Amino acid sequence: MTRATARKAEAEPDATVPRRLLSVATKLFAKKGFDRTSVQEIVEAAGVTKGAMYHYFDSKDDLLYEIYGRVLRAQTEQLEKVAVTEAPLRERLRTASTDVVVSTIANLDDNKVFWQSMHQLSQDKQRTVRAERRKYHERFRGLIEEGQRSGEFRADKPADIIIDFFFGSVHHLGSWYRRSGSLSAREIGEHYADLLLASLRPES
Amino acid sequence: MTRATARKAEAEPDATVPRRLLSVATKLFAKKGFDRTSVQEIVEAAGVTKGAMYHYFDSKDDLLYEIYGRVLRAQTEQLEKVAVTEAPLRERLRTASTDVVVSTIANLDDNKVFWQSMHQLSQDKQRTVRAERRKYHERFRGLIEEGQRSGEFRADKPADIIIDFFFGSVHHLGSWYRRSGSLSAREIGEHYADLLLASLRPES
DNA sequence: GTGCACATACCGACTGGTCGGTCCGTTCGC
DNA sequence: GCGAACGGACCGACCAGTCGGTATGTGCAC
Repeated sequence: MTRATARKAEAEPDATVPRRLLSVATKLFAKKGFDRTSVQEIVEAAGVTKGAMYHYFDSKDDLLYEIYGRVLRAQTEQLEKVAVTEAPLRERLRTASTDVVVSTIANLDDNKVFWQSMHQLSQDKQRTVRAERRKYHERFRGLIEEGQRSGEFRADKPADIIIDFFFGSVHHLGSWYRRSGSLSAREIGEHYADLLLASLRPES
Repeated sequence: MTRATARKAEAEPDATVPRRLLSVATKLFAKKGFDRTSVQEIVEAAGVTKGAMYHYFDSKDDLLYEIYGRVLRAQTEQLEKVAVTEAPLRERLRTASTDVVVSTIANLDDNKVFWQSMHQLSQDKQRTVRAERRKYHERFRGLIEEGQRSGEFRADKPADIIIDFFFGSVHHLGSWYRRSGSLSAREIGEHYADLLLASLRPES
């Protein structure tokens, strides 16, 4: 990639061939699943040929792996930004959980692919992805544990369970959310954050 | 199937060929995914040949469809049993939600297959499965709406959202639960039920 | 009680088609 | 003129489903 194309790529995400490949692959994987999408379909949709694809990516697997990387980097970055602010814990958690819902819906295809096709990745790459995801969860869990120590949140439930409970809901958005629904992404995010915080209230 | 084998089949689930096929197929689909599992592998694991499989099932698709049917029938039946008892609403909901977690974990492979391979089904069969699942959710939602009308549960959140929130968590159990973990299925079920009920408490 | 008609329960070689990946060729910017 | 960025024909592997066959009952006529 030359300087010029690199600069252009930042402004227009689909301007370069590798980005366009990633973009159409995500759409196709989300719609038909990884195994049902042939490399031929991907390159045709991107307006190139196999030669181009295998020039930029090692394998079909590699394409999937890059999609995962993109999702994880974006979410981790976003969480980090919120977690370190000076806002009260409750507010930080509320913002973080609303945000993760909103960004999950904004990148619904990436997320569908993530949970539908994760197990098609090679063992090696799967391990890497899982490790990254775990790091993200641990960062999030830190917020909850902080509140449990301070007494703001109920401490009779392991933070792990809370995390799995909440992120289960978030990760399943892809299987039912439709843009045509009556609620906006932000509204759903706020509902979800409310439900999380309500379930964390100490028992009276 | 003769009388004798039919009787035996009730006691020993894997005694007949079709049941054994369903059983090994579930395991293989859960481990490797639908598309990555060849019919040849399935029949070899079941100790029969393709001829046998295509004698009992119309297609590979059909095998998957039967797995879904089994899961849905079991869960609907269980919910119905709890929903109609005379116990207080709060208890009925608690039991129903604990139960669904416990039975999801007890049949973890079925559930993994359900969410990983659902979209590999033919459009037609997918519609049928989704309709059945919707009916189940609606029955469950009925319980929540009942509590919202009576004032037992908070009414400022749509029951739909609560359902999607809770079942998202339940359906994602398959992606993280390991039998080797420190919590039993029942303990997790009780935690989940607690969290659901806590998030439903009216705001004080 | 024995032979016949028919059905159920399988077996396994084979086919038509698909797909990931390779490899050699070509174009073009610098 | 050289390397990066592609094009596209081709290969070997694999796979769902088919189909003609066999073997083991099961009911029934006589």
